[in-house]
Amino acid sequence: MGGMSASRRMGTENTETRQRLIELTERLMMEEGYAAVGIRRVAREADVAPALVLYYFRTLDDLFIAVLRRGAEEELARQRAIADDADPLRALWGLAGRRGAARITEEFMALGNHRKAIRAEITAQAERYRRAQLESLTRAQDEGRLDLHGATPMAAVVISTALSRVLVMEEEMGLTCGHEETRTLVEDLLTRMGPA
Amino acid sequence: MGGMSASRRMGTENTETRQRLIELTERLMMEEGYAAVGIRRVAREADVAPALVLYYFRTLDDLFIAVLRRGAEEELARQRAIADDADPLRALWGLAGRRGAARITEEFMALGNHRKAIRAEITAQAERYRRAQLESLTRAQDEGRLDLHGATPMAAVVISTALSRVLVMEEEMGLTCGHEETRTLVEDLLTRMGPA
DNA sequence: TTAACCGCTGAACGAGTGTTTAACATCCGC
DNA sequence: GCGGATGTTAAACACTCGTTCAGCGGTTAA
Repeated sequence: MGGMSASRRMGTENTETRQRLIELTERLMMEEGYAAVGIRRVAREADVAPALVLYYFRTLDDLFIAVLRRGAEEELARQRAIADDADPLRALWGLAGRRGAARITEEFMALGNHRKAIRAEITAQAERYRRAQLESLTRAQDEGRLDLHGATPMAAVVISTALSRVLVMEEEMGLTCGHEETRTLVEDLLTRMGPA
Repeated sequence: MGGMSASRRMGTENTETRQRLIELTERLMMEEGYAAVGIRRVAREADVAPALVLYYFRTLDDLFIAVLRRGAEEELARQRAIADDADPLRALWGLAGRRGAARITEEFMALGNHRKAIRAEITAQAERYRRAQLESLTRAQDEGRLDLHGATPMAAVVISTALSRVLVMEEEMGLTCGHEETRTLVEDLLTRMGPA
């Protein structure tokens, strides 16, 4: 055909198969790491020809980005919801500490470290998260459900998400040294900062 | 020879080449990630036959573990040294926040997530670190160079290393949202806990 | 001088990878 | 019933990878 040379026939957005491939890739990343994900591997797992994966995602990076975007929407909704929680900071701590979330975040960070297209997407999503979390805590503070004792809401966001994530990551590796003392301290802080 | 079947001829410990391969692998992990490391890739980089890498390291995992062990000794020495620092907690914060250290730790964690031989080695080393750090802070506390305001030294170790590491990792990705507020808060805490 | 050892290599095996191209099968609108 | 779009595939290209094995050239010790 006389069109642009960069065009190859591609699948539509909302196919069931396309969705299946995304979910399957996400699972694979969590269970075996991003290095285990490949066109052929995903295709084999989905019981489908390798070419079909490229039919829906043109390139491997596109597949990764699709996985990233899909998770981002759900996650953002969860983070907006904590604004209405009775104890928003504790809710935030809990959100960042889910195994699944921590695991896939770790994989994407490692992946992003040497694939700039993906890195850009990650930072963009992460900044959306952070803004939503900040807004949640700020509102909670205004409404008296949160007393940070002088710390800024932004610092609370960064510290609680970072720390919570590291703890579950370490625990999943079997490294629990010092966690008990840390969790005790955090629990104490959360209580002091929570609603009266 | 009538020996055990599992024996293959192998190189000695303290060769110059062996050392070169280890250093080169470490650099490769930091610059391109663990996924870029492979027998052939390392060999090509060192301008050496692939078989030679296996001559020194029998398997790829052995190579990774050699890299891990080499770095561990240096790192442990550094962590013991902070016991004599005038402001040990700030020194600990600085140690965990070196780009190189954070970067290679991240790669090893991702690697360890689905290679149990390596995971075991990582957790073993990490626990050695933590014990050394704990001892440093405890001594500093006894000698009045540190006032944790009721927090345990162990919690201080876990929190400061985890947080410092996450911050540099994020910054290296280009995600700096909220870091300024966080660093301000940490700086304030470090000052309040430091020597009088 | 001979024998053992040591650092190192070339070639090969079997399997994995991303990507392209042409084509088959099935549906839907006309 | 026909034409075109859509979902899907097999086959091939041109790599990469880990691992094994036999063997080279040089040093060292008997």
